[in-house]
Amino acid sequence: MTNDAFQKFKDEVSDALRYALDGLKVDTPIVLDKAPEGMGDIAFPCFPLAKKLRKSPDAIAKDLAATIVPKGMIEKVSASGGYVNFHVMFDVLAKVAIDEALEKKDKFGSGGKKEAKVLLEHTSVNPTGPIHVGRARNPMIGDTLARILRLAGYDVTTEFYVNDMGRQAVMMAWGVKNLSVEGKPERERDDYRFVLNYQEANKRSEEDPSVKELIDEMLLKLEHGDPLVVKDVREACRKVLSALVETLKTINVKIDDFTFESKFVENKSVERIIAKLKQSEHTRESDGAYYLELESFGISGRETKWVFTRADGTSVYTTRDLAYHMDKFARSDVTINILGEDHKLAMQQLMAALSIMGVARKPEIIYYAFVSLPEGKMSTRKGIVVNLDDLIDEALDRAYEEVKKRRADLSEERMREIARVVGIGALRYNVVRIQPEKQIVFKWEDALNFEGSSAPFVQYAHARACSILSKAGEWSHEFDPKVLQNDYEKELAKTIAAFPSVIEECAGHRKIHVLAGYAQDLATQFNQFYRFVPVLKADGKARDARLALVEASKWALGNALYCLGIEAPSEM
RNA sequence: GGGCCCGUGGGGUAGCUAGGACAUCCUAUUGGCCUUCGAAGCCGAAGACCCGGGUUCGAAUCCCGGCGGGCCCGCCA
Repeated sequence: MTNDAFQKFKDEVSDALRYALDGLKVDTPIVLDKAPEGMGDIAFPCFPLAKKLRKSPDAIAKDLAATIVPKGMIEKVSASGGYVNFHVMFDVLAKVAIDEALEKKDKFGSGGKKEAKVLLEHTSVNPTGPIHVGRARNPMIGDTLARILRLAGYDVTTEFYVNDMGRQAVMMAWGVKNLSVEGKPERERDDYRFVLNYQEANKRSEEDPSVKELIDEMLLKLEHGDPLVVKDVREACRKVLSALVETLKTINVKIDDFTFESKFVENKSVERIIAKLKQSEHTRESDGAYYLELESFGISGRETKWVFTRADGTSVYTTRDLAYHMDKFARSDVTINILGEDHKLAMQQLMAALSIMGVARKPEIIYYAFVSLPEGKMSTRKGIVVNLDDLIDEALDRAYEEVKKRRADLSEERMREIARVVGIGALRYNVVRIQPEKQIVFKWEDALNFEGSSAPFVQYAHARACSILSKAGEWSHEFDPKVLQNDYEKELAKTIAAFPSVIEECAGHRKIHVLAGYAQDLATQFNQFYRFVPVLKADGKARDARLALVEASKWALGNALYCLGIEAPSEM
């Protein structure tokens, strides 16, 4: 089963505590803390027990510490300030973890195979123009989570839901067909070309009621499956979509499947859902439209009703999304959505509708706050945006300047390649390192940070490890962990040993920023080790053991970066 | 009018679900380290839990009330 050495240690500590607590005849959940530096590796706080046992926490800790006999991976048990502190048997931990890393290589960190099939929907931006940085958090979060879940052992499919049904898609298709736009697109690509038609169509429709009528008419035809209209809209969407895929590819995001919203109108599943909802006791009718009264479902505000079918019998966005969710449920065990916080209410309505229909499944949702500009919110329709492509270009340019400063010895081609890996890495890291729900204001200098808490910092540690290994020549993998004796070696080995647990935690809680923090810690540990502990100049057994530690570091760093969607160069 | 999210050193950020030992890390400021494996690095200094109550032996963490910022309340998507 698991070769996760750190987890094994934690399990042994829990077992020992459980046994000791049974002896004291108390039942309490075992919550383990990380011990402060120099106090051991894992701590058990005894404060909650004080009342039950009517003794001071410190006395309880001392009693427990005296009762527990160190064995297995527990080297020492001590009591201090109301905590029982457990020290890990370092030799065993280091040996198991490093062997595991050297053996599993780019699979190091992987957990046991999970049975659950995960369907992860992310990005799903309207295909009416280029991706702007306000929404760029979505693919980065989604892709990173997918990579983490895969390493953890889940079977994951990522999916982009294409909005080819709504007003905005029609608006664009109408603009593409009927307007010739003056002015050059920013880039020679369909997303940049068509967004001009889209913006112009919006403008005309606002100014001229007859244009609005034409678009309304087209929308109605689309909803009723008029083949010509369907073809025009879908074609325009597909073209923009394939341009978006190009952009996503440059930031190492690949999406497995694309599902078109129109599919659920075509295959009548939306119709069936509408029929079913109409039968609910929560349903009301108003001028031919039907809505659910959702006040009793905790929805509040000016309006607590949710219209699910219009007076003309057509569906609305969330109703079609409901059909899509039913489809996703049928294809997966766990469905996860990455969504902007503006979708919260719609999702609440969707969840309520699921309950009303008697569906037990619910999607898991990760909401992210918008990236805004110092001057305000971004908008494709209004053309107030920083496009992701521009951010990428800027990242590449700035990274190139940095590479040129340091590595003038390399060929032009090689410098460009390193600049790409470093620049894209910096972009992704800076988005993914912070909790999705925190709003961020876009600033160039923050988005393109190459020092400190950044991708290049972690990549640099990886490159250093590779550099040592390439100079090492022959060495024996049969190392003796006992020779790893100083604190730099020990702390580094312990951090490496924690990697599988970190992956498990990130996957289980769907928390990707924790991995970014771990990568930063690991790189710091490695850099300290690198500074203070000579590897190539060490002798015999120490050299072998340190080389093993360096190689294990390389895999842990590289795999952490891979999960973050960041490439790990061997030189930079 | 109502709902949800966020508020931690000058700036950014972790910790908050399961309250506990001197609150994490980065940046900017400041003082050091390239004659030993790559200075995109390392070592040191200074600096923070929005405000007010409450619960508790103990609150950044839980509860109530404010204040500030964001998102939302469409027969749009």
